[in-house]
Amino acid sequence: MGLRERKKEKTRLAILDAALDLFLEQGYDSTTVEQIAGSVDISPRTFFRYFTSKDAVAFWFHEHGEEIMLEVLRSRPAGESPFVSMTHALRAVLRDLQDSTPEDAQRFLKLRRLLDDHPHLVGLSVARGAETERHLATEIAARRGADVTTDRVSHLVVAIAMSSLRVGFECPPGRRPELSQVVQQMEETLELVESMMRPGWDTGEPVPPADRPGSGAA
Amino acid sequence: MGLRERKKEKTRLAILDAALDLFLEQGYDSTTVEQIAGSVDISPRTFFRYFTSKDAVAFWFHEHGEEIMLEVLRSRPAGESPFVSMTHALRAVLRDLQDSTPEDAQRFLKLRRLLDDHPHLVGLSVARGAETERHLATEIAARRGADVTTDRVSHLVVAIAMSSLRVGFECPPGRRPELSQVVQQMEETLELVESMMRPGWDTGEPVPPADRPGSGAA
DNA sequence: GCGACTTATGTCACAATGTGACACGAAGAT
DNA sequence: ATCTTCGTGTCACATTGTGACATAAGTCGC
Repeated sequence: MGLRERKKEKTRLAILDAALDLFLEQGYDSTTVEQIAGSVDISPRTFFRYFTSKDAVAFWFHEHGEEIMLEVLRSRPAGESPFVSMTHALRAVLRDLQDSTPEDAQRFLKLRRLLDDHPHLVGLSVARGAETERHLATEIAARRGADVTTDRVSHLVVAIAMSSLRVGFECPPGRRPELSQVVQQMEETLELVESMMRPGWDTGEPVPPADRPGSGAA
Repeated sequence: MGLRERKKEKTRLAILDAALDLFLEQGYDSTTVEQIAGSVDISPRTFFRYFTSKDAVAFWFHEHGEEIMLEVLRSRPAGESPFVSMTHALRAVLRDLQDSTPEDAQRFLKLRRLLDDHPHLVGLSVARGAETERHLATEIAARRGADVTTDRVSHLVVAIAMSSLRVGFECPPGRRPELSQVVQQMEETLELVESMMRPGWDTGEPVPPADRPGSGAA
């Protein structure tokens, strides 16, 4: 890897760290791009060359996770049921998280605290997740041999899987958990979701009708 | 209702309609607040007094739906299982949609097309939905007699219910469905989700462990 | 090492979103 | 009729985000 790319990566991380610290110190809204840029001695214009927006700082983890999940998804055996494939993808993200360097772990925890303090950002992260969900759904639909534009099961598989990750990510306000605790909580939530689903729910096999409330007897 | 409030409501709807039409005509990004304001003869400043942001135009439906759902949720009998309560809340939104005036129906369909054409807005809607999900989860947790900050089942109940609504909302690109078709599709998706869940999954009863893939045999 | 190229950065200019402050005029109350 | 309330317009302003261009640093072939 050349000097250029190393420098770029260094700058990127410097911006990321500076931004996270400033956000946590003085709040997200009160922190301007100018401040962030100033604290790493770059021009505001350059900030936007590294992050497409101020919000994008909070997406960094999502984008990384999406790459991993898509990669894992494509590597799973063809016959595997979609949700099982998704759980493997999710657990790959969790493993990557656990194996990350102490620096990255710190960044992750800072990001978690930031999202804790600023629900608005959770929303934006989720919004970013919607994009991710479409990519994943496309992949899943392909595996199911279905058309992603019409096959609702594919979308639901992804939506439910991502929900478990998102719910597991949250913590009681004020908590400052260790990385391993967060990972464990995400793992537990995933297991909880797995146990909630009816066997074979994601394979498109006909399932016995459940007793539904408002549907017929309104 | 006084003249003032009637005027206000009229202005609000005028802005909404003008914004939706402009967005659909020339794209969301290419449409400025100045244009919207101009086309209903108000100052841009006044636009922001009716809608907190340009994005907020796309949230109008979400906010309406959230009110309905919270209201229904609070009116459900105490013993009812959380997810069943949520399905009633969701179906109340669907009923309200079907019973809406032709004008509101048009607005809804325009909004749907807008979200179809601009995935970015779907994201923002979902972001707004994250806010909604927290409110609903609080209500659900109260019904379960659980602490919303720790009870993951509450969050999952809401997340899964909202997922079904969101997935049912989507259409193949380019489709221009009737209102009733969209509603029917949402209803079908909800039924699909109901059939996917293991009976009693939302009541916190211990469930038999399912055969999970990566958990023990990694 | 030298020259030609690629590319990251800074500067400048600018559009657009969003907000606070203040003044004016119409709606509403007594 | 008068006083109060409140919606609106105007002005000023901060902030985010982008395009264009110049410059300097990194990269590659010789």
